[in-house]
Amino acid sequence: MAKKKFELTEAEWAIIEAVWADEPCTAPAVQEILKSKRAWTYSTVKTMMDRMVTKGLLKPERIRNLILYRAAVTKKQAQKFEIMRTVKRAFDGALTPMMQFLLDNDELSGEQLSELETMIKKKRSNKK
Amino acid sequence: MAKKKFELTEAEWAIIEAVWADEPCTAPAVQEILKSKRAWTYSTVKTMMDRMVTKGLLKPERIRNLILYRAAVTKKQAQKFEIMRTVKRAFDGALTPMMQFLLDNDELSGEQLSELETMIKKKRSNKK
DNA sequence: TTGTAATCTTTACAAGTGTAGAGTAGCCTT
DNA sequence: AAGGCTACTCTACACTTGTAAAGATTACAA
Repeated sequence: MAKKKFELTEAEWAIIEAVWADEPCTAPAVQEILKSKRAWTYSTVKTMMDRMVTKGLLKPERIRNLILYRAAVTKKQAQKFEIMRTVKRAFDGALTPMMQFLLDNDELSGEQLSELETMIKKKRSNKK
Repeated sequence: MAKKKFELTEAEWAIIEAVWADEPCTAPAVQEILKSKRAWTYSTVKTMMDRMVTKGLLKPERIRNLILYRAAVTKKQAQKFEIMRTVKRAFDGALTPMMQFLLDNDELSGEQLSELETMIKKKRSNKK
């Protein structure tokens, strides 16, 4: 067991988003940033951040009597992991069916659809 | 708090997939189905299934001395929830960026890309 | 009628997660 | 030097999740 490198819980997502936005930053700063979204006390935030350090999600750096945190994973990595988890769990690992599901299910506007179409075209020409 | 109706953990996904496939079914049957994938004892499976009943994910029906379980949520609902969770957590609720991410990141073959293109075209014409 | 197989019920427990209080240490100001 | 502010450390606790053993029940077969 050593693979879960990028797995983030709901709460951890909130924290790391704040860190990404303000890196490097202290725990009090993160609490401040999140204050409007989450009613977390300093203790709560700090505890979670320290646990995230243990998990290898954040890296701490001690400066005098302060601790600065940085993300140890990029947003891209976390996003990818999140998507892959969904694909694996709910779509048997197959991306195309998931995409199809999205197309069928969600109210993507015509506009969004053309946007996607354009993206795909571009992608395909890049490919050749 | 009453919204998490469709939230499934990893283990719960395994269980409910078996139930979907064999509905209505007993706990021993589910254990049997999963035997190749998960080394769960009967106790483990039963405990999880009963918890899922409590959560409203499965519905039990007692027949004589047996209990038959049925899924209380459809696969579609669960899939949608799973995707929406990812979109919310990792993409700030916006679907298009998530799609874009998929296009950019994952080795979709040229073939898969055309497949998608076709789907989108169809979708768009349906829309008009 | 009694053993046996199948199934259910009860109880447990460790790890992980969300949440936080209380106490401590360093530094700045008066 | 003492008080106060700020940030840190330590400890805790309830709930959820994964995992399962042990015991009770029931029904059928011999």
